[in-house]
Formats: sequence, C-alpha cells, structure tokens
Amino acid sequence: MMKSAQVVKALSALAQPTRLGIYRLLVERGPEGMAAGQVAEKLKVSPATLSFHFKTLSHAGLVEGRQEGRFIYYAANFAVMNGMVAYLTENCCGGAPEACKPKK
Amino acid sequence: MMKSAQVVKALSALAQPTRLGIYRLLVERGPEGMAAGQVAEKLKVSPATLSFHFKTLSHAGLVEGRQEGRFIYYAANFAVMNGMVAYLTENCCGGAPEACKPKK
DNA sequence: CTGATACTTTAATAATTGTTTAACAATGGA
DNA sequence: TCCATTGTTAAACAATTATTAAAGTATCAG
Repeated sequence: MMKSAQVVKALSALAQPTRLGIYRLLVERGPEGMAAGQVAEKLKVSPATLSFHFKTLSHAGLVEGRQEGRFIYYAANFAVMNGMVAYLTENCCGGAPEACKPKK
Repeated sequence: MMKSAQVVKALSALAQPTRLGIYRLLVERGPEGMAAGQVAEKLKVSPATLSFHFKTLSHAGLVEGRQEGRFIYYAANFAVMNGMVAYLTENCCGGAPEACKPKK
C-alpha cells in the first residue's frame, strides 16, 4: 500500500513535460533501461537539467539507475506506477466500479 | 488519445495533497458527486482554497461540476484518468508488457 | 599519469504555485 | 424584499520549482 505523500511525490515527478518524456521513454525501453546520455540526446536536454530530473524521478521511486562502467542506465520502476494508479482508483464508486473502468 | 500537455495538466492537478484528497473523495463517491460544501467540511479546507482547487481540477478535466439549486455538485471524470494512465503505459517494454503489469 | 568522456552538484535567477483575507455573485426561504 | 447560505474571484504574499552556467567527481583509454 502506498501512502498519500508518496503518491503526491510520484505525481509531481511526472507532472512536468521533460520528466514525463523521460519516463515514457524508459517505460517503452523496459527493464533494460537507457543510458543517461542517450536520453539526453534523444530528448535534447542538457546534462545538468537531465540529471536534475533523474534525481527527482528516482527520489519519487519511479526510476532506478545502475552504474555500468562510465554509463548510468536508468530504468522505470513499474511497481511504483502501478501503486500510484491503484491509490487513485481505490474504493472507486463506493465499491461498485462500473463507471470507473476504461471501456475496452 | 490524450496529448502530452493534457496529461501534464492532469498530473499537476493531482500532484498536490489537498487536490489528491478531493479527487479521491470524488472517485469514491462516483458519478453522483458531492456538494462543494460537503467536501470542504470533510477535508477541513476553506471555501476559497477549495474553490481554487476545484478550478484546477476541472480545468484539467478531472472533475465536473453541476449546479443544483444553491449547491454545486462535483464528480470525478473517469475517462480523463483512464486516458492519463493509458498514456503513461503506452508501448510499455517495447510491446512486450510482462514487466509492467501489476501482479495480482 | 594524462586527458577525454559521462554525469552530478552547487549557486543564482526566473517563473509557478498555494494560502489567506476580503469583497463579490447568485440562490432561495421568511 | 431582506437576509443568510453557497460558492467564486481578486490581490498579496510566501514557498516551491525549473533552468542555466560553472565547477566537481568518477571512469576508462592510451
């Protein structure tokens, strides 16, 4: 179970265009992740700015970095986002969640 | 399909403790919604502050208000949140989304 | 060891955001 | 009509956040 403050932190982290782009890129990439420099190049973000944003994302638990030689690979942490979504939809419609589900 | 800017707006709206509380309360309540005053009382928020937050939430499309006599009932708009979640998980793991799904 | 690469940290500035107080509509009962 | 109720708006202030530039750390190839 996630706590409110944790969820706010995760939402704040994603509520910024650059960070949302970073996160989506990492989601698409999957568990293998992507080196910081590749992300910088792909999204046209300066290293300092990117580093700042990675710090925000990883402090929120949404991404994790692992060092590999000179590179740092960042990967999305899916558990945290799933927890966030679960928190948002908790007790939906007083327990009768017909109205909440996405129509497929 | 939701656009990036729309998603950022929705995430920003939820990325604040008071608004997250408001939203969760409305999610729990379902389509019927809840009068602004009831929300204010339940969450111990001043009317002016609450009004400010409702504006932010409805501008993001996350809630909708309907006037009923002297009251305004606010209700969660589930389609927008579902769209937001879909945007976040799009193309997860390059199309092989084993790692992204919540374990049930 | 030296120099280049990969990334982070710090400090300064600019912009955004949240809260409060006070004043302002609009609705409806007496 | 009068007045209390319900909620919104505007202005001011404090706090948070994003970006840039410059300096700093760590790894590796030669």
